[in-house]
This record gives sequence, C-alpha cells and structure tokens, in this order.
Amino acid sequence: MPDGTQKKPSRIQKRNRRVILDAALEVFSKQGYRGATLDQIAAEAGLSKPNILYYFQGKEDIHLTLLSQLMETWLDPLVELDPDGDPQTEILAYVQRKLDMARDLPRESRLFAGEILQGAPRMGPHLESDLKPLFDEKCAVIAGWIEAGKIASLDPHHLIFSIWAATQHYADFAAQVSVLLGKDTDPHQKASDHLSDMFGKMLRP
Amino acid sequence: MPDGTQKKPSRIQKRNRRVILDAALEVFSKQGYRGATLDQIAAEAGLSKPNILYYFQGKEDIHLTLLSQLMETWLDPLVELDPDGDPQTEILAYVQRKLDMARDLPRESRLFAGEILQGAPRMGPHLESDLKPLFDEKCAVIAGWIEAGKIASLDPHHLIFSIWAATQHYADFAAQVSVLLGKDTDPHQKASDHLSDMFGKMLRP
DNA sequence: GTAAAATTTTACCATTTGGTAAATACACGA
DNA sequence: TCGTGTATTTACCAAATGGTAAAATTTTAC
Repeated sequence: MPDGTQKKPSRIQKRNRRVILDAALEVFSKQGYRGATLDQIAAEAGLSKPNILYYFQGKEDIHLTLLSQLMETWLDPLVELDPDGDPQTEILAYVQRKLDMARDLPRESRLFAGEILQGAPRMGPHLESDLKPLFDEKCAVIAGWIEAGKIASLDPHHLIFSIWAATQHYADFAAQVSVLLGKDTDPHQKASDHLSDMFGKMLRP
Repeated sequence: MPDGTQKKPSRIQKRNRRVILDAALEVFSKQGYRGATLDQIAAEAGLSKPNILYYFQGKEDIHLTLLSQLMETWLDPLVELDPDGDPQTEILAYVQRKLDMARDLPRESRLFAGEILQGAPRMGPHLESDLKPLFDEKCAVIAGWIEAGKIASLDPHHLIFSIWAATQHYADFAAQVSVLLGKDTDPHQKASDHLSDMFGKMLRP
C-alpha cells in the first residue's frame, strides 16, 4: 500500500511514480500550482485520478516531491564551479551551463520560477537548507578571486543574481522572447554569444 | 448599469473600480490568476463578491483590465529612452528606471511575470500590439548607436533582455533574494551599483 | 420631498476539484 | 493454479468557486 513511504518499490511503482512526476512537471510548469488539477495530471500521465492518489498522498505531495527531486539538478551547475579553476573560465562556463539548462529544462525552470514568484510557500525551507549554503560558499569563492585580483571587483551576490536572471529569462519569459524575436529564430546561439561577451567584459580586472 | 462599458462613470463607480483593481493587483500578484479568488479580491477591496461583479463582467475581465492599464506604466521607462541623448547615459538611466520600478512596483512586476510565465494566455495580443513595436523601435535606436561607434557592438535585442531580466529579478524573485541576502539588508543600493558597473563596462566601445 | 436610477445585499446555483471508500482486476510467488 | 497482496476502477462526496436573480437600500435629479 504505497503512498511514497514504502520499503521496496516494485517495478510498477517506480514506473508509475516516474510517469506521474513527469506529467506533473508538464502540468505544474504550464499552469502553476493552483492552476494545475489532478485531472489534468492524471490525463497527462494516462492514469485515473484515484490511481494517482494511490501513489501520492495528494496534490501538494506531488508538487513537493517534484521540487525536492529537481533541486539537485537545479543546483548542479553551481556545484561544478571549481574554486581551483581559472576564474574567468569558470564563471563563463557557469553562465553557459545555466543557459543550456534554460534551453534543455524549461519546464523545470518555470516550475521553480512560479514557486519563487509566489513567495516560495512550499519551497522556502529548501531554499534555506539547500540553496543558501551553496550560494554562500560560492560567493566566498568569487570573493577570494576578487581579492586575489583575478577578476574585477564586483559584489558576488549580485553577480550571481545577474547570471541567474539573464539565463533563466530565456526559459521563464520564453513567451515574450518568442513574440519579440519571432518564433522562427532560435535565440540560443545569439544569447550565448551575448552573455559570454557581457560577462566576459565585466569580469576583466 | 455598469460593467465597464458605460458612458459617464459616477464618482462611486470610479472609486470602486479603482479600489477593486488595486485589490485585484494585490491578490493576482500574490496568487497568480488561477490562485486568486473573487472572494479574496472582494475581501481585500472591502466589498461583497456580487458587488464586484456589478463593476466587472467577471474574473477574467478584472485581470485583463489590470494588465491593459498597467501596460502603459510598464513600458514607460523604455519610451523615455531618448534617441538624441548620450547613448551610455541613456541606457544606464534606463537600467536605473527599471530597477526603481522593480522596487516601487513589485506587484505589477510579479503580475506581468506570472502572466508571461504561463505563456501570456491573456496578454499575448497586447505584447504584439504594444510591446513589440516599441521594442523594435528602441532596438533600432540602439543599433544606430552601435553603428555610430558610440557604444560597444552588442545585439540590441539581447541587451534589452538582459536589462529586463537583471532588474525585474529583484521584484519577481524577491522571496529568493531575501533568503540569500538576509531580510535585514535592503538590496536596492547595492543592486544599483552592481548593475551600473556591469552595464557600464559592457557598453564601453 | 419624491421618484427614478444606481448601488449593495441576500440567497442561491452549477461546476470544478481534491479527495475517499469500496469493489474489482491483476501480478506473482508457492 | 491458487491465494495473497498489489494495482486500478467505479461511484461517490464535501468544499470551494465563479457567477446570477432579485430584493433591498442608497444616491441623485428634479
């Protein structure tokens, strides 16, 4: 009798939980938490609503499970920022990884954006426990680079905010971007050039 | 018998429509379109639900009216970008205006962000008719500045995207920013310095 | 002051939605 | 193949929600 806390998930359980979470990502990222319905998720997953509630305790449980599972993926590009690498290269590579993620995982980006936009009502604790320590750690790394004169003097916090904002913009505001650029153009290459140029210039000591 | 399309709005009508729109901005920006309820808006406005439906045709009408009215305010900083001014000064002043707006009108910023995030289902036409022409016009202005060698060579489209992203980030992701910086710190001054520095550096020819 | 128009309230309604109970179908090891 | 636990469906329910009808109240024009 599963609901997320059993001991040995069967094949069917693992498959269906995966299918449900993927469907939920699709629906939540498009409609937001309140806008999404269990019926939509069920339809997207190809299962009945009660069947979905056989695998998860409720709507909130699905949402929270999604966010928790995605947190790791989401933080990964920042984790990879290497304190021992070349500062310029490292930061530009980080920008590139974030931009690639906006292209490859737009649903995830929008899911997080929607949650934050509404004040992180369900993810607040995760921000404190998972994101903040990593953020502080990497800010210290960048501060060290600045003190060593390896890159220009900038507030590391706001530098990271600018990187997040500029890259995630292409996923979160895709509807606007596509209107303004025309849907035919794939903006990814140009965005990549632009951001490399921009952050490259500002990092030079 | 008003519903939005009468000829001479009375004092009461003007006041109540304003009160309702302000309440709706509060609720929609916090909860998103689907998350907001007429009861919440009514409570926030200090009116009864049927009374609200006396002034607006329905929930969607309120939302659309809000977005339409706010569009002008929203575009204003870009309108003020002066083709005849000093390019550097103009763009940096634009960044500053956008950042000030993120501080002074965070509800408006989040309202738009939520709408775009979900694919602009109700604002799509307005983007085409209001935003795009202005965007194209100002991109041309910036392109002219670049050709004249007044500022560094950059794709104007993506430059504007970066400005929007970096400034609006402080309103749209305020929940995250406050967790990462600590709620005591007011990030506005530091953000302003950072963005001036950043865009200043990248604009130098 | 009074009648007509505008505004507000009271009492509803239909639909949607998250969720449940119980019956049914299925998988699988002995 | 049979029995037991797993998985799925059917048939619901209560609350929330957008919206309406009509009565009651207030404002306004004369």
